[in-house]
Amino acid sequence: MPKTYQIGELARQADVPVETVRYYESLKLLPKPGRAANNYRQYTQVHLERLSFIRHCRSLDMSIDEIRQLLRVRDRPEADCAEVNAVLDEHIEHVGQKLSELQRLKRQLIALRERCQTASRGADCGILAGLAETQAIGSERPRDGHRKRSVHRD
Amino acid sequence: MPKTYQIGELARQADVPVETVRYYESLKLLPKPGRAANNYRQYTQVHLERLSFIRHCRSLDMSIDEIRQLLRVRDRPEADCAEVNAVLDEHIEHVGQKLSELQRLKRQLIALRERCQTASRGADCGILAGLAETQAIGSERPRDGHRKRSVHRD
DNA sequence: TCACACCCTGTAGTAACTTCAGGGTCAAGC
DNA sequence: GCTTGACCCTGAAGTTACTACAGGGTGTGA
Repeated sequence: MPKTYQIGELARQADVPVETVRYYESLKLLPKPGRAANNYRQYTQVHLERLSFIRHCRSLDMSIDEIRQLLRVRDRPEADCAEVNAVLDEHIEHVGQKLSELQRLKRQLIALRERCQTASRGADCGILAGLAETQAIGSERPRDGHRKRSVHRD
Repeated sequence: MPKTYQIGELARQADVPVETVRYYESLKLLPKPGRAANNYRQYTQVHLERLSFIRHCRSLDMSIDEIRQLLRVRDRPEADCAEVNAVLDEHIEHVGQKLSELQRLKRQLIALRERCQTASRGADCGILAGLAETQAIGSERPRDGHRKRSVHRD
């Protein structure tokens, strides 16, 4: 008999909260495990590996939908992995975009911060004045590239 | 009589969707405007300036709660603006943290991507193999500093 | 009178979880 | 036998900052 795990042990091994495991099951990322006589979930090594895979992808900030695509390839090993490359390339680009957005943002914030070095009266605060100016300081508005679509539950 | 705006015009001037204006009202970021005989909202220049302030803060990726703090200072101009500085400093640090997290992330993704340059069979794909490894590649897990608390609606 | 653009309220959906309420199960200790 | 505590269960609601939608009213030009 292969070793089985209760949800708590599985969760510890994969370093995930227990609720998240159940959540992934509801999203069908994890297959429904067997149940013991007391209705507790019974997981196997296969579940643990799949869960680790998912968490690793999440730690790389992939969306659930991206992970779904990777799992699909993973589930039929004969298929070629061009799709994997595509997912990853796209994801790398998203991250790159976000990165430059954040860099711009930080420059703006620092410029703003320099307008009030002393704790002066609010009325004279250069920061509040700067924020009130209708023109944004370094300007353009990017706001949220990389939106994703619905995550269906049962 | 000072000029008044309907919600649509206010929204155009501040470059915000109309729904967002109503949403801000529900959060009490914007005071309730007067109403015309037909029950349409009637905004003034004061509303426009406050809305622009809010949008500018949002374009700097501040949270609603952070903006609330800034508005509080803005609403009593006699108060000193040390709080403004604090909010901004903290925000700058959050952004800086997120930035280095993303940089680390991108490095990891690129390293991963190099494991499969050719469209090989999924079974041999270095990327899938890499993602299956329990040890994260560059590792540590940061995941979400900078969490914020509830935004109360009416 | 019609189309059409605008306005209203209230509710639900988005991403990826987390938290909570209200239970059942099981082993150890008294 | 009973309690305590750690574990498990389900289902629903909360988190952030909106966005979208349903189902209506208002105002203006042709």
